[in-house]
Amino acid sequence: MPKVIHDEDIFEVTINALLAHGFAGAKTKEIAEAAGVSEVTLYRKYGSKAQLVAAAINYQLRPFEENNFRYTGDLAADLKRIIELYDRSTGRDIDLFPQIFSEMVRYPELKGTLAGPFSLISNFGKLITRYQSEGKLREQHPLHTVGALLGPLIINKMLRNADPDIPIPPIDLEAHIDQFIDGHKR
Amino acid sequence: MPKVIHDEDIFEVTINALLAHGFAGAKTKEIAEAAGVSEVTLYRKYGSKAQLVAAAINYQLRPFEENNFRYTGDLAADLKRIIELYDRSTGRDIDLFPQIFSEMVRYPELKGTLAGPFSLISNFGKLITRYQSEGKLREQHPLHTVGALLGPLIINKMLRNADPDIPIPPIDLEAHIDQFIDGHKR
DNA sequence: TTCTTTTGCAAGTCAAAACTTGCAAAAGAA
DNA sequence: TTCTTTTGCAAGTTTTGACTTGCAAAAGAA
Repeated sequence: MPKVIHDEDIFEVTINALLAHGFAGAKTKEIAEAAGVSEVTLYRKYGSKAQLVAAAINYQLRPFEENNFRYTGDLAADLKRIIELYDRSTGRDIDLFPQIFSEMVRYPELKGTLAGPFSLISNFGKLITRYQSEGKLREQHPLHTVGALLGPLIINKMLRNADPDIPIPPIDLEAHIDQFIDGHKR
Repeated sequence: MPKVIHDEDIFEVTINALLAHGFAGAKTKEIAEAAGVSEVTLYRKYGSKAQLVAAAINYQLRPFEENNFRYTGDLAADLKRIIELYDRSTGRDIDLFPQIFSEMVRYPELKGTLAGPFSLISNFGKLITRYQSEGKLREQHPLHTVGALLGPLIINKMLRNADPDIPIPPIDLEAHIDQFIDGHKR
């Protein structure tokens, strides 16, 4: 009974497993079950767990096209677009980004997967640089600026996820951006 | 030949292994070798890998006494003391904190270990709250404020560690604190 | 010296989880 | 219908890594 299998469904499940259990903790058997697919099928389609995860991450990063980091001249709008995309794309209360940059980095099998995320960050940095040279943002290493913008959001999600019992409210994005711009103009 | 074994040496090695490979990736065999101790000894002394890690984390958090989060009335000085302690205590270019709050959280065996870190964060929050009520910091959820202070530092370390080839300079702590205070006064 | 404690070493056990293989069944294409 | 492709199922193999056990050797205490 060759079922029609949609890669996207499998990728969704894979990402969820990744967020919930990490790379080592995401079992192919559980992914298969959750996706309603046999484990064998996973291996036949993707070859290995690492390749499956790589494909799933690429899929998840799909919404982040270069276009999203374009310069429009409106700093607040550009930042808001990116941040909201970022926030929405993770949806769940955890983040792929810290996971990629701290956990995934350790697995040589996933080396190739990192190019995408790095290029995103780099594109973001370029946008920042442009606003800096325009005088709309204080001069500093662009990735420091990116960190200042994303860091608080990431930590917030991290803490919220770490102990759901401690009620830490989510960060208000609009307010955060306004405050960021205010604190980073020169 | 009962060698004299210092727990601290083993804990150091364990923390390093943890930072380098994560909990799942830190092999007891490798920890034993790196510490110059037999694997059997580890199990005899600490019972299990989880208990060893728990002990090592507690050891690593030792410098953070409640006293470090005391209120002196000098906001800049208090923040600086904490941040520098934080920065120095990790020493290496990675951070235990994000690791604890994102990876360790997943291992039920380590549940008990989380109380310490959470209480640190909480103490920090209380200090923030006090400065807020004094009017020296803008009112917002104290853990948001903590995130705004630590987030950029953590992201910086994370990126620097993720790809040592991309030269991202470390953040200047003094400047960061000044800028933080400036951006968070009301 | 003698007893106790602590360690190392060698050689395991055990379980989990990634990955494989052969066969049968179903859907779609020709 | 017939052939090809894709899937599931059952039952593997293989590796790895946590954890154990028995025995001998060394240090310190009494």
